Amino acid sequence: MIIDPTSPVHPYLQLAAHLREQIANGAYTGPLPSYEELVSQTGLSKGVIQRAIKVLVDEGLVFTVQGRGVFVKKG
Amino acid sequence: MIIDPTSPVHPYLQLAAHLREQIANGAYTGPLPSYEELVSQTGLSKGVIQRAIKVLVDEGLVFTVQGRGVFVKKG
DNA sequence: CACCATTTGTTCGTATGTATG
DNA sequence: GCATACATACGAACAAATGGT
Repeated sequence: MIIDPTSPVHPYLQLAAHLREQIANGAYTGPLPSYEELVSQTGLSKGVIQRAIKVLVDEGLVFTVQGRGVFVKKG
Repeated sequence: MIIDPTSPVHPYLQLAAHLREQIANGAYTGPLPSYEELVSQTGLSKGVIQRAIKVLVDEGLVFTVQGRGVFVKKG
């Protein structure tokens, strides 16, 4: 259960935190799960997925490539 | 500064008036600025942007197309 | 080259909860 | 109580880029 609907923390922040942790653990060798996969895994809408990803992009943790996916920045 | 927060006129009506004027001046060859752009330009929330646009729609000045934008009616 | 599936990007439509005057 | 406004979320449609067939 990635998202806790009973938590006072907004879902997009919960997801961002989850992905941040997965990245820190080196869970992603390739691209992150696609928006559609994350929609399925979390039950959230695409807009919220995108919003969570944007948080990580703004943090400089990942970058996105249209038509490819979301990738972890190296370095 | 599109919106004057010190004005007694409601923000959504200020924005509607502003857009009406821009349209009258032929400022928009293509679609109007997107909701997101208007959020940035005005500091208002999306709901208020939408409300201002709805005023113009009800006036028959513009029409909206989901996924495309807001367009000025010709004629 | 054309076509298609996948994936991210953009945009409007609607609903809900909270806060303020 | 009500109207206004803000923030979040979900839904739908359209667009663009990529990669494979």
